[in-house]
Amino acid sequence: MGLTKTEIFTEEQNRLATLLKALAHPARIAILQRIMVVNTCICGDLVGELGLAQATISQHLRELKNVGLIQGTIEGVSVCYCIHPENWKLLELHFGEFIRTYKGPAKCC
Amino acid sequence: MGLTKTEIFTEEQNRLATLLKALAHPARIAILQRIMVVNTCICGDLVGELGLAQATISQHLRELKNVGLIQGTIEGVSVCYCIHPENWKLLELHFGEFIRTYKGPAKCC
DNA sequence: AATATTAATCGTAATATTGCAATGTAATTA
DNA sequence: TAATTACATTGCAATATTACGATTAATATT
Repeated sequence: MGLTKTEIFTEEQNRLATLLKALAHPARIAILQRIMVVNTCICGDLVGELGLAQATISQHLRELKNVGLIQGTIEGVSVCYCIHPENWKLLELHFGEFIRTYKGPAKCC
Repeated sequence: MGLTKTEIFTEEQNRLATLLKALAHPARIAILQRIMVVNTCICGDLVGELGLAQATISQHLRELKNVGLIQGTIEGVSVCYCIHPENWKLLELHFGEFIRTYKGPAKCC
């Protein structure tokens, strides 16, 4: 196999898993951190910052864009990427709900 | 290739990515939600709840245990799984720091 | 002791991911 | 118009993931 059985899970579970999967790579974490720090949107300097090839960075950016975590605007020759405000907030909300479902250790284990 | 270049990223980036990867599957989200709700630790009823084979559930549990998000205690024939309190809190903390690095839309894009 | 129950592990098939060189595309500059 | 710049896309090769049947290991029950 190798194919996730998405049909047996809820929309919310699948959506959260998809977003977390997009975050689940150190390069994409690094890319997002850089985008957040360099508030004025960055473009190609990521290739210089991280030690990955241009094609690889481009692929990671596409993945982040596909799930809606970032957005890109064409600025002449270069492309300006930045966080997608609404989706970012939604992720913060839903992940927060998920992780705070845990109310401390129960009487077991 | 197919091999993440972990050596070019920081400890924190790699650790967060590893934890998020463990969460980045609907089955594992569902498993964790169930463990959190059924506060008294559950064991094999996961196989009945989710529509996945026993071997598959067992594999997902191992992944969650490997990254330290859950812990398992042998209770006679069955095994009792529950959230790993400290690591769960650490994830909440570090993810929170990460996602709250974003301070709203800047003047660009 | 024989059998049943619970869960881990192994082996395998199908598919996905990671990374890069090479190439393509579109806007900019010379 | 030709060359350049900035990214995207394509096409691999290497490796990882997902799922499950079959088997194994360990404890419980009869």
